[in-house]
Amino acid sequence: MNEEYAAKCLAELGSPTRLAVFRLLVRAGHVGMVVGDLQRRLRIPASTLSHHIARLAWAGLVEQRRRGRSLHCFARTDVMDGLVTYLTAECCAGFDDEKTDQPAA
Amino acid sequence: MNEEYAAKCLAELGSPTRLAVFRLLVRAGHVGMVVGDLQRRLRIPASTLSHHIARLAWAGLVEQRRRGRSLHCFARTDVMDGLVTYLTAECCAGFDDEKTDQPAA
DNA sequence: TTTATATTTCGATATTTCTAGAAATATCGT
DNA sequence: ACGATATTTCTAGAAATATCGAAATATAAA
Repeated sequence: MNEEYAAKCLAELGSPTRLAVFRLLVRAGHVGMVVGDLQRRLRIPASTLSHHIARLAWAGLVEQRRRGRSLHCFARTDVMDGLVTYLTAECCAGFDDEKTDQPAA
Repeated sequence: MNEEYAAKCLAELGSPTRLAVFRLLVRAGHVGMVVGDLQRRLRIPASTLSHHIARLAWAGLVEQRRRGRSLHCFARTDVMDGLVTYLTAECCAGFDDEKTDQPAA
């Protein structure tokens, strides 16, 4: 995970619809969900949903595998874990003055 | 932190420029950085930078306080912590089959 | 009170993104 | 081959966003 890729993932997750899709897929675990499931769940037109899933897949956050007529979608939780690790290391506290202050000066 | 606000924060952090601003501010801790510091560091026009800082502030991720002619900027690491906690709980593994599987079935 | 500094607001343009209907594609069952 | 199902691609208008120069604002210093 680097800054550029982190920004890409954040941007793709930063849409209410896409975040909802991703959450549903995370909860579905490695069983995944087919696009139609997601559509019935989210009540949005197929083309719109397809667009959002494509963006998540483009960012590497979602994987799709065709099985018969259906496309199974899975959340790449390993990528998400990498993102969270990156954010924790680079964007959370830890550069605070407790660290940089001279102790007992 | 709820889904809607999480999406907002993610969207605002999902710009390379804004993520860079936020990282710099995190590293600056509670000392913060003035806008001019950020500008010299990132080499982008003042108006563009101002726009991005305003968005981060609008999302609550950055706080600004005027001191004299300068505007000091601070990263709201507490908000960031909340976001990371949310992502960990809602978007990372944990709904996986290790959990839902029958143990020793 | 004039001048310098720091930053924002305005305005204009270029680009991206969102949304969703219509058409196309892929796969299956018959 | 045909019809049904599942999903994507195409297309386009509307809305949002990015960029940056110029002008405006706020504060301090001389």
